[in-house]
Amino acid sequence: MNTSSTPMTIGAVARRVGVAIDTIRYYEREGLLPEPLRRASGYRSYDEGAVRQLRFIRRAKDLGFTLEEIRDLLALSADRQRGVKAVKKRAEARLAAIDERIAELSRVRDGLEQLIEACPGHGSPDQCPILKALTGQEGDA
Amino acid sequence: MNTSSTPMTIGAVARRVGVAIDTIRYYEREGLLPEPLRRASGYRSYDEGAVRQLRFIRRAKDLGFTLEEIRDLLALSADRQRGVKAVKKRAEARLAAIDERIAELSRVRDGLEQLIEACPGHGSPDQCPILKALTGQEGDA
DNA sequence: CTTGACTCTGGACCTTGATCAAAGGTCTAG
DNA sequence: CTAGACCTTTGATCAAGGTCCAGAGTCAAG
Repeated sequence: MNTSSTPMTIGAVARRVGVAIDTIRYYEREGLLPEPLRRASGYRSYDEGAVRQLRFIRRAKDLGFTLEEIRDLLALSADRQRGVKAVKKRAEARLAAIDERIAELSRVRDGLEQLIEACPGHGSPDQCPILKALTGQEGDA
Repeated sequence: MNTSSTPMTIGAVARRVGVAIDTIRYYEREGLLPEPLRRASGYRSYDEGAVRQLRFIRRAKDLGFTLEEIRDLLALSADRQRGVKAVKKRAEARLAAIDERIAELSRVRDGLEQLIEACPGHGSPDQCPILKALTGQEGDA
């Protein structure tokens, strides 16, 4: 583990994380990334920590967290001074939120699976439970 | 066919289905609803079929289909015989996507839970595994 | 030094899925 | 007939999450 922060330009960070330069600046504006150091020229200068944080944001986003939620998640680390207790509580709240999201998705999932299982995959549309369920199955057409 | 379509105004349809009038017109513009008949005055005139189709759209949306996917589904269901098979395939793809998302969320959930369990809830921030993971000190969230 | 790639700021613009507003026409009950 | 609800259109606006551009400065290689 090399913790030495070789400074990088925004473009280098973008390539490493696989995100657009504009997106990095956008995250900075939105408070998801801290303002980086600047070279004398004004160029942003990033280190490994920025890469890690950006990857964290991306992973969280891919999991369906909104940027606002991610900002909140990141704020946990800024809470260092306010104590481990608060951090743990917020993490627990986040866990509950994730559980809720999973439960909701599972409900949809099961409903959809039942429809698929009941569908022969051929024949008349009138026999397709997916279409019937979606159209409200009230008799007639 | 005695589905004697008692003609309805857009407002009546909106109330019955529980969507905004603007949303109905929006769906029409987007090709999700066929252009309805018009009265001499220009008022849109809907029948039960429109109510069913609108409900179809809403349910599909609740299942996580995008409006574009729904437009596609509607086109398929209109294509009688061939539609059933394709509809089932679409539904299966949707199910797979949902399963993937649930799996991802579950992984994160378990990771977060482990962090919470490992956190004493007090003491030095340096001992808090949650903070360590979020700041990317070494871990992975 | 020159060139070409890179970065800066700021602001305009995009997509999705709506939602609202303005200005006016229509419909229905009393 | 008239009020008030309802409908029409066009076009603007919203929120999220970016994406792109112009014009200008910077950097590294040759």
